[in-house]
Amino acid sequence: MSNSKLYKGSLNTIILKLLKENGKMYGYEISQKVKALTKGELNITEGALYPALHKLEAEGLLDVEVAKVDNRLRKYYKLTETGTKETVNKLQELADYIKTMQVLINPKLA
Amino acid sequence: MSNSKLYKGSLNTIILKLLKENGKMYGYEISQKVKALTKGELNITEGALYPALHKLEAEGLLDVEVAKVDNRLRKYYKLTETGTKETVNKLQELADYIKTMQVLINPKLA
DNA sequence: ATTTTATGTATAAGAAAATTATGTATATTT
DNA sequence: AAATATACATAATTTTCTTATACATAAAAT
Repeated sequence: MSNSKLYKGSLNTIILKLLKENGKMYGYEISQKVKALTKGELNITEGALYPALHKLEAEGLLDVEVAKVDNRLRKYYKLTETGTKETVNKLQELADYIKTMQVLINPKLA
Repeated sequence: MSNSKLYKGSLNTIILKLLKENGKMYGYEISQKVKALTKGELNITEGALYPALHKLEAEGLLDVEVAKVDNRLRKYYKLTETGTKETVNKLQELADYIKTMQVLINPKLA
């Protein structure tokens, strides 16, 4: 991830949400999708992305499936059952975070 | 800070915004204000708060003024001119971040 | 009276999550 | 032939936080 320090902590949520939307994706595809959706504003770096995917897999939230396309390796990730549940939690947390920040930034809403 | 990993990176923005609203505040006051505004949801820990204040001061964004009230020490912080400008930037960054996340989480908005 | 809670600041050790810099390899475009 | 795109990976470092500890005074509770 790059650009803003504010993105810290939200990478896992982004990954899980994209996998929920799209069924299965591989790492490079995720980074390109994020770049496209944000019109280039948000670039996930490999140094952040791949360790994050490995950790989510180790935690049992993702399943991996290796494929060879055009003689190049791809690792497709998809949500496990646990991962699907955790995605719901993470999205709720993000919604709560945004609400909280809006209260702090715009006290009239408090 | 405590509660959610998502808050990482937003502490400085919170501090600057509160100082912009309230003119001058001391550390303990900031932590209590945040707790009140968020109805106890967000507790800024001293281990995060004081180093952050020191760093903002070192960067020239805050001025400090020591006072003694009821025989206890207080350090009042207020925005410098540079700090005021940086506050505007940080708030814009936060607004952009929220917009970006909403696009990623709700792709229909893209 | 004494203990606990609240007020007030500070720092050190460690963990988490990113950036930056490399490294490897193949395919496509210029 | 060289540069760019595709595709994954990891190590070193930095940033930012949590947890734990430390000191000190005031107010509230037992």
